[in-house]
Amino acid sequence: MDTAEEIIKYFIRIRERPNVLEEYHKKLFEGMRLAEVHCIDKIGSIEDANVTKIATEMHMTRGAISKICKKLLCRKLIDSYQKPENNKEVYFNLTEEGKEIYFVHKKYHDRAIQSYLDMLTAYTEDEEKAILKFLQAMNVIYDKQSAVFSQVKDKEEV
Amino acid sequence: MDTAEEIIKYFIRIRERPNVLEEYHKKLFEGMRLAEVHCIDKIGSIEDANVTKIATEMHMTRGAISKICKKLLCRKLIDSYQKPENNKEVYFNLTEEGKEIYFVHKKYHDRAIQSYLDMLTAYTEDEEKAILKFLQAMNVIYDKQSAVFSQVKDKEEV
DNA sequence: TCTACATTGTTTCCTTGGAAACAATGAGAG
DNA sequence: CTCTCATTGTTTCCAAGGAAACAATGTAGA
Repeated sequence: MDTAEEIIKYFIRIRERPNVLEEYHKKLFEGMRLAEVHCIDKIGSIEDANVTKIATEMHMTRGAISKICKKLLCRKLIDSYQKPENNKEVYFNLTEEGKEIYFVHKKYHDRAIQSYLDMLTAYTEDEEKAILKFLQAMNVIYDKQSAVFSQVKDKEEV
Repeated sequence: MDTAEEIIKYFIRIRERPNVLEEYHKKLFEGMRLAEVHCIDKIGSIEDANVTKIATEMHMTRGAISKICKKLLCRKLIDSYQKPENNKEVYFNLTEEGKEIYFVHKKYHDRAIQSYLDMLTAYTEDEEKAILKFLQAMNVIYDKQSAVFSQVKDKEEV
């Protein structure tokens, strides 16, 4: 197996790895579902977060996010508010309790990012450039595949 | 943002991308769920595939795979068989109809792999080595996180 | 050999999340 | 201004899959 083939092999392995890790600790820590913590994270970081924006960022449907936010509201982890000039859109804020979870999550997240950065110090600038170029290229390929998929879907809907 | 940080950004983006693509065409083509096609692929490629082996490879529970195989058996896409020396384990084979799906899937899969390989021809051998080293290192980090997660889980079960 | 334990596959119960229909509101064209 | 269409958020319905209990079988140690 040459280097290119091995790259593909490891790349696919990474894609296939379940999400179980990285953030899952917090599910255990606070008895919350991964998606709920993730949602809190988005509400904490997006300006005037609403259902639609969160759904887009989390690659989930508005329906799913709507349900999660409802749950978070019940548990008083978030608050909702509206703007005087718009009666349709509903925005979310973290409550004090929500912020606690936000920061615990952030701590773990930052720690994970740092471990990646530490690992990357072993590479030269040229190597880093190559890695980055590769990752960007893979994203472009996925975008293209996504576009093809959308076309197929559109045809079906006709 | 320096190169290392950008690498992490794109890496996370790739991890977060939904699976929607790459194989999803076939769901449309043959009216089958992604996991079902994936399962057929494993049965076609694993020697004496059984529920446990498939579950491990697909990062799913035995229960889930058991149900999928039951469905595939009903639809006559796979056959089951046993060995004389073991009354417990049940193995699966593809039927002729199952093999058709297997090869259609394989065609798309190989085409995707080829597009990755084509993209990689633009890199020097040294660059490829760096990319590979990075992907392997990321896998190691994930393994470590996995191990930590298992420990936490074990503690809970006590 | 017999007994405890491990492993396999299955089933039941439950939660998550998608699809899609819906109501409410906003925006834009005439 | 009004009508149409787009957008937002919600809800209902349903399927997929995990957790866990279970039965059946295999295995290893006394």
